[in-house]
Amino acid sequence: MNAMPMLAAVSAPLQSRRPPALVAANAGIDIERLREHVPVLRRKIKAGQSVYRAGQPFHALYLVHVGCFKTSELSGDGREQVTGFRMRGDLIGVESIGLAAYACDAVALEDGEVWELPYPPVLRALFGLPDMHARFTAAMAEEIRRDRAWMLALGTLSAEQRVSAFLVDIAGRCAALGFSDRHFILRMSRADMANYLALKHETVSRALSHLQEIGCIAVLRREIKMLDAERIVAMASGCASVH
Amino acid sequence: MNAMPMLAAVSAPLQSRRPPALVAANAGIDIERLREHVPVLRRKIKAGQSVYRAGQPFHALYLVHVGCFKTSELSGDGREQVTGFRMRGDLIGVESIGLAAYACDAVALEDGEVWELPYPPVLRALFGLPDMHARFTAAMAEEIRRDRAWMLALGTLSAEQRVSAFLVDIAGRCAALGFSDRHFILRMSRADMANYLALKHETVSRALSHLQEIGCIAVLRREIKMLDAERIVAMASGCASVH
DNA sequence: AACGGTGTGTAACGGCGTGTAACAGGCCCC
DNA sequence: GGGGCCTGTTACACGCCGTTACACACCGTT
Repeated sequence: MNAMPMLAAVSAPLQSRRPPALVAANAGIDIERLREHVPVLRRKIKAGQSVYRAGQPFHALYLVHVGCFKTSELSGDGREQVTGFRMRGDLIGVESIGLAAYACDAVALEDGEVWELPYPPVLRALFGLPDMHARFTAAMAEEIRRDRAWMLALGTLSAEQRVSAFLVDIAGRCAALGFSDRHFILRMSRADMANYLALKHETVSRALSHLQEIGCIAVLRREIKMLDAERIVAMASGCASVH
Repeated sequence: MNAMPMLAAVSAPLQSRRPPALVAANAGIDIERLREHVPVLRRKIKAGQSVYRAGQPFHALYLVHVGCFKTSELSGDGREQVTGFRMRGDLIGVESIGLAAYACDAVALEDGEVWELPYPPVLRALFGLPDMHARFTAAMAEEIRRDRAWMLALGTLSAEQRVSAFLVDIAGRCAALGFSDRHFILRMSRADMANYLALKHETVSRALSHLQEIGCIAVLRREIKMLDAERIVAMASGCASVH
């Protein structure tokens, strides 16, 4: 009942290839170029600590450099909704632009590092560089499209399909970062996944178990190995010819 | 079993107060000011017709002037997800910025009119005006926050709570437009509402019937009268002391 | 008036996902 | 090593909501 042997190769560090130059994943915002014009503070964040919290004065955007972070929306009465997981190259804080305070929480899932981009100087610098403003706008549009794609998945897919879609999404982002898209480590807990997918953590567990049972994936706690990626993609796309 | 008498007053047209100046609801984008600098085409749309469809070449943003529109995300295999309802002052098309083609559909729910803002000239004009670029960015951030708020509601609320939250949202937007927030007409079908809320139209029917049964609202087809707005807000906020 | 199509309301049934619980394993601290 | 805590897995009963079906109101057309 244990997938240990199948996952033996996964235990090795995933950083087999050198990560690509740090460019915001959402659009072609070249931070290296930006750094020539504005001061960029490197800030280390420990697992569980927050980059910012809802209600704190908004003063900077952050670019994820190392680690994985979750952003979560909070309601007045204690409800929480994870709105996304941010990895290397992702820009966080854009949702709070135009406000006096951050609108959501950003918490580190593991030890990591973000680059702090103080908002007024950075935005002015961005706007001064050719093309940068358009790229920044495009990055925000991409953020909207991400959310909309999530809505489509959440509104139309079943529990198991959502989990499949989530795995496909993570795999794609790992590939974009130069990692393997066939075996990777989920940086978030089952509870965080479940919250993001609008499910309960038991349901996520069951779905992963079932995907393993039918031979699509191999699971060992947070390690995932895609055995039949094609079928997972098919399931995530709604073509549920399951079992 | 019919709410007719309660809704007698609602039959009168809702345009009791003069609508406010047309300013994009999401941020302070002053279109009147913009019109002095760029050509704005007024385009009439009949009920059921689309402003744009996914896949068509992206060439313009649209500002809703009259009517109500729905935007919906489409998947390759026929799934559809309504991502929002757009009313007077709302800007649509921003999600497609940076793409060659529109990423979603925008369909009129009733006869209406949009102002077409050809993308390259308008954006350049926007960026030339002081503060406009920042406001435009803020409008996009607001769009992201709307989506995130929807995620929070969809991920954490039950069917009836979602319907309540939807009514509260619509009421708030009606109020912002100078209409009554106590009685209004839903411009969309039960099916569109249901899709937006990730429910089935029967469930929406049930929820509305129940809300009427417990005295929170009066319903006559698409006409809604808020009888106990406070309780509806409470339900929409998760404090479900229903029945 | 008769007709069909669309949108809506109601009811019964059943299934997916939830709630609850118990248990196993890993990790930290004592 | 032992205890406590957290995470993850599995089992089982329940309930919300989806599914299906049907009836009705409304509208334009014939």
